[in-house]
Amino acid sequence: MAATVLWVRRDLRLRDHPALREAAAAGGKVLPLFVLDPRLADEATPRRDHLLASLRSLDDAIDGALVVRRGRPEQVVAQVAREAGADSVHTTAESTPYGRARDGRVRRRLERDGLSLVATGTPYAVGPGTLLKADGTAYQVFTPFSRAWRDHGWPGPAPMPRGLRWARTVDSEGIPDGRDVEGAGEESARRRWKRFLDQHLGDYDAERDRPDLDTTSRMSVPLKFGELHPRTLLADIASHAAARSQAARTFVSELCWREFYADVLWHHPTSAWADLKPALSSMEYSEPGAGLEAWQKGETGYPMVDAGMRQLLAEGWMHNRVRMITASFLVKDLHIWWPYGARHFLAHLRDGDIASNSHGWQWVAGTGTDAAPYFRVFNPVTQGLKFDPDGEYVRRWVPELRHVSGRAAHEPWGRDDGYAEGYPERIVDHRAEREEALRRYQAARG
DNA sequence: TTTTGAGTTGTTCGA
DNA sequence: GTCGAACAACTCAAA
Repeated sequence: MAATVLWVRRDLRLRDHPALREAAAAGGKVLPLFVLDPRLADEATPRRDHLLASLRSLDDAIDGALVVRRGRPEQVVAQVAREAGADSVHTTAESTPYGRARDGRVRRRLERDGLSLVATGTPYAVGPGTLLKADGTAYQVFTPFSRAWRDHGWPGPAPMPRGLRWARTVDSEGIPDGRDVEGAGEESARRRWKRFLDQHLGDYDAERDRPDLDTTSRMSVPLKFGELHPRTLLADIASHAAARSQAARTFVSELCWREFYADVLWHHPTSAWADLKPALSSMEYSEPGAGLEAWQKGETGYPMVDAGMRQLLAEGWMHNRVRMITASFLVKDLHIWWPYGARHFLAHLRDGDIASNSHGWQWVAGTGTDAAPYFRVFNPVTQGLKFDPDGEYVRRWVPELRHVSGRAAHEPWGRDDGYAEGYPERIVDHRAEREEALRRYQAARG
C-alpha cells in the first residue's frame, strides 16, 4: 500500500499530534518529511540551531525515518509525494501570513498532480479565526477573547495512532550540521515541563515576573517548534493538584495571550510589520542610529535594559517582563519605531514567533489591538527594583556591576566607589525622554 | 437600539 | 511610606 506523506513544520513531536494520527489512519505507512526552505533555513540564527537540533531529536525518536529535503516547498513536497507514490499529504495547518501563502502554493501544486493537502489541527488549543464576537467580527481586546476562549474549550490530547509504521522508501538529504543546542526536542521539553509542574506552577503567580528566578516554564521555545502542543499543557494543568489555583489560572491566561495574538494576526496579516491601528500613523519617530545600536548591544547605561539585551544575545531568550522593559525603552526612551526592535528580537530569539513578537511590540508601542495606553511608560529603574529586588539578574548579565551589591545595582550612577569600570553612562535621561514621548504621542493624537 | 460600566502587565504626584 | 487620582480612548457585553 502506498505511503502517506506527513509534512512536518512547527509540529516536531510524536505525542498529541492530530495530523500524524490522520496520516496513520489513511492505512499505509507514514513518510515524515521536513522541507528546508532556503528562505528560512539559510539564516544563521539561534532559531535555526534549535530547529536542526529538534529535527535530530525527532529523527532519533523514529529511528532515522525522517526525510529532510532542501528546496522550495511546493516543488519538494510534490516531488517527495511522487517518489513515495502517495495520494495525499497530511499536515498541521499554519496561520501566519508566510505559512498560509506557502501552503496555498503547495496545495495548488499538489492538486495539479491530482493529490490533496489535508490540514488537521493547528499549533493552538483553539484555531486562529475560530472565535468571533456575536456580531461576527474578530475580537480586538484580550479579556473578552479570553472568556470566549475558555468557554469554547478544546479537545483533550490526541492519542498516539495505533499500528503506526514509518515508510523508508524515499531518500533523505540528511539534517545539516548545526550547533548542539541544549534542551531541544520533545523529550527534553517534556522534562522541563514536568519540572515546572512539580516545582514552580504553584508559585507562578508570585514568581512569574521575577527574571532573577528561573522559575517560569520556558515553554515558549517548545511551543514555537511544536515540541509540545498547548492542548497537552492545558490538560496537564487541569489534572494538576493546583488546577484551581490563581497560579494555574494565570499560567493558562499566558497561554491565551499567545492564542489571542495568533488570532489577531489571522484577521490582520499586515500587522506583522505595520501598525495595526492607524491612529498613531502620524507619530514622529527618531531615525535609528547609535541609540538602536547601544540598545542592541546592551550598552544603554540602564542596568535592567542592558541585562535583558545581553541575555537575549547570550541565550536566545529573554524573560517576558524584561522584554516589556527593553521594548518600552526603545520605543519610549529612544523614540524608535517598534519594527526595528521587533526585527532584532526575531533575529535572536529562539522562540521568535511572528504573532507574539509583533503584537507584544505593538502592545508596548501603543499601535496594536488592546494596546497599552500611550502614557504607560515603563521606568527601567523602578521596574528593576520591583522585579529584580536584589539586583541578582542585573549582576548575572552585566558583569561590570558585579561589585555593586544588592538593589543598588539598578542605580549605579552617582556613587563615589567608581561604579563605572567600563559600564556606560546612561545614553539618555529617562525622565526627560518620558516627557518627550508623551509630547510626541499627544501631537500624533491631535 | 442605545446606554453604561468594566477592563488594561504603569508611573507620577500630592495629600 | 502609603494611597488614590489622574493620565484617554475604545472595545465589548450586559442592561
